[in-house]
Amino acid sequence: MQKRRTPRKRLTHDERKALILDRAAEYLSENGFPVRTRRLAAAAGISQRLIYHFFPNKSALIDEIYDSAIAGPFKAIWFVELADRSKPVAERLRAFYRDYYATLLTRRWTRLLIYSSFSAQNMAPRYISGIIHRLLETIVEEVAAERGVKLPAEKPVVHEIGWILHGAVSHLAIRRHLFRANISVPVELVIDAQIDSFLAGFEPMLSRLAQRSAGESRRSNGAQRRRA
Amino acid sequence: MQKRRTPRKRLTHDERKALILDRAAEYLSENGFPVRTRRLAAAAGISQRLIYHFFPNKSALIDEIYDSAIAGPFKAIWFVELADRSKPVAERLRAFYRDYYATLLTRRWTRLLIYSSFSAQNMAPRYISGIIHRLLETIVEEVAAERGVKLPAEKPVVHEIGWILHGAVSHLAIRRHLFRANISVPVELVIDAQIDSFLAGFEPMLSRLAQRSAGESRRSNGAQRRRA
DNA sequence: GAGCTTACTCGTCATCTGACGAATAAGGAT
DNA sequence: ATCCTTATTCGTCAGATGACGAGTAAGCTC
Repeated sequence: MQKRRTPRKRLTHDERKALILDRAAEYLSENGFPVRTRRLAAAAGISQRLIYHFFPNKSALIDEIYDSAIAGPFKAIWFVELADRSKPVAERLRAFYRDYYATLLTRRWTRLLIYSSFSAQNMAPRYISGIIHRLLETIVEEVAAERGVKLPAEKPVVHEIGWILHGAVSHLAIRRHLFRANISVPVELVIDAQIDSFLAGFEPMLSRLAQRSAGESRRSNGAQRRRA
Repeated sequence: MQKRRTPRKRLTHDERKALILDRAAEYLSENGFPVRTRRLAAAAGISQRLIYHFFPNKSALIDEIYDSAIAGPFKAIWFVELADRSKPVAERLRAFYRDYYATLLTRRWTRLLIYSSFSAQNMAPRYISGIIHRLLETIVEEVAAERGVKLPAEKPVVHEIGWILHGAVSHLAIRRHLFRANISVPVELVIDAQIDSFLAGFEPMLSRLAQRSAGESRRSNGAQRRRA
């Protein structure tokens, strides 16, 4: 016997790399903490050495996981559908957030994004400024357009309005996937309620935030200054 | 020369232990990932060996950090103040969430709680079922009492109502401390707007969720079953 | 079926990590 | 001053970790 190596299917470069990335993303999102190449390899069903055939080092692998697993699954159609004024905005929001929650706010995605926030390659700022801000603007503008109300000129104020709903939905995913909460109320119902609440509170919230549009910009508490 | 040891102030057992816990909590919340006892000791200004004089192993240290830094800072008075019906509930909510955000939703606390969610000793479930659920019930009941409306009998439904506001505020802290977002709108104003939105949407949301009180309990999507 | 590319594994190395035995000295008690 | 408790450090060890040189064979091409 001896010299018995583990038989392994031989895949093409791209197939194997994609497979490693997928298994590694799964492993990373579930286990987290010390990412050990040996365990990662075991989870991917390959030898540890093979990782270094595809990635120069561990950090490069993790970078690729983030790039493919975080920005990837966002659907561009969402922007189109949200801006389709042939339907009432309430209906568009319901359709969007159900899909967003089911498609994007998965266990893997949610955990990876937050996990990355503890590392040097924090993906959240990029994701937020690159995609979410535009999403929030779209949503808030669509509601305002249907109501015939005028929005504050400052983008940060518009974003905060959108965050009220988007933050509530996102936090629902965090509770479920990170805090491991059992959400016993059907999720669609919760999301609908969050949207109802957002829409009903739209004008009151707007007038509260409008008081600032005329006011000054500095009043922040504690450590936050700078930028807009 | 030689045998020159680093001069170090000699503290009492409890003083030193408290100091280590504090520095370690700071280190853990800022750095995260691989918690290395040597770096931790360096951050605390002590030798690595001394950690093992106070804690049997690394995991015991981390457990103590979580216990002291997460459950500790919650103020019991908050329950009393929130239930003080001599003031309008809107005012109570504003006072509470400003204090909650400033006192509890700090950088250290927020990051530690979420960090712990990736480890075996996930603190969030305990914190939520031990404290937050009671908090949510108080808040929702106070609003309902002032409005003279009746709440659904099921606790999970009441919790979801409370989470709409609590989740939005919590997510604000996550954005700030984890995603490193610059919140350029003054935080008090954002919180006020979130409260306005919540209060304005209270009844619509309630009637949306009430439709379930009579309905069935199973309709969940995907992986969630079990418990209530 | 011979040859060749390259996907894949074995074995190994320097370094780091958690843990701890043993020595040292600060500072209170007498 | 002397003693004694114990807070504190030094030095070290076994095991784990990231990285990679060198080899092996799967499966295409001709």
